[in-house]
Amino acid sequence: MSYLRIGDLSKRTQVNNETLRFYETKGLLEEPSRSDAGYRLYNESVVTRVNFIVRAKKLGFSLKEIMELLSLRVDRQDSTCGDVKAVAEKKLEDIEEKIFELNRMKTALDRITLACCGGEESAVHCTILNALEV
Amino acid sequence: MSYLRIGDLSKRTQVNNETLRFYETKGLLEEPSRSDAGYRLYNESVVTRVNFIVRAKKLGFSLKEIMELLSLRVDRQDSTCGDVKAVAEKKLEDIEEKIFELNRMKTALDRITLACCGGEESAVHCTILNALEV
DNA sequence: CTTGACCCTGTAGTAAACTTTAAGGTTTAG
DNA sequence: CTAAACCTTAAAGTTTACTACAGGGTCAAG
Repeated sequence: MSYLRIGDLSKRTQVNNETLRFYETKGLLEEPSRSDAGYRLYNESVVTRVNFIVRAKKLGFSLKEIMELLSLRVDRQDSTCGDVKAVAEKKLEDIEEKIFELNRMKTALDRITLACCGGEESAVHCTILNALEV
Repeated sequence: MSYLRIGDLSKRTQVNNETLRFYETKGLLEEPSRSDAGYRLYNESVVTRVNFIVRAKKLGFSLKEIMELLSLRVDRQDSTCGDVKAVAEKKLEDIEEKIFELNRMKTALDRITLACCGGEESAVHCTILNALEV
């Protein structure tokens, strides 16, 4: 099990060095161990963590919210199972709302691609807003 | 059918005046008609448009992407049905990927709230990353 | 006929999330 | 052993998306 240097982690995750260091200052990534020369040495598990951050960002979560998601854990001294459950359930609500809205949008886009491209005179109604309203 | 002034639109959508004017400069909202005094006069349909912008933003779409979604329409001179279909299908892919990722995250959170809070010794594994990996 | 709640434009300021630059030290391939 | 390709920190700059401010005009109620 060899360590990854920041450049290796960057290549593996497609997130650049500066951004990785930036995430460290923001607390999204733990401070890794260092080589004698002071180089950051990451272990494999950080790849998963960085990939999670990237995916969550694409879903519209802010770095602060991602922090909250990442720090959801039952094994910390300062949080009980109940605390974790409460936070997780709040996040679940957010996620379910996002899924609901995305499905609405998906339906609208489906309508545009499938229905609106049929006739000639119906084309005037073919905007995402019109498709959403139905 | 009376017109809405910017303050009315702001109250209806919970988006403040400055932001509405900002969206106008960015092309997300069309330039509305004006009163003799130069006040913006919106019609009802703008409410839907603003609400769409707000929802799309929560889903992680940038203003530029929202522009693309809003300008998807078959009735413009410069776009054919095929163009619209191509753009809509690209957006559909984005949306389906988002839904997929959200479902993954939802499953992970469900695991945290339901499974992990059972026993005592299993608690060390109860992070979102561990829950996602399974 | 004035006071307060609106509206206007233009410009400047802010916060989040990077991204670049400067000025250096380290590692590795030839 | 040296040159390219790494790495370090600290600080400044950029982009996106607002948000506030300055300095003014409009309008309806009392």
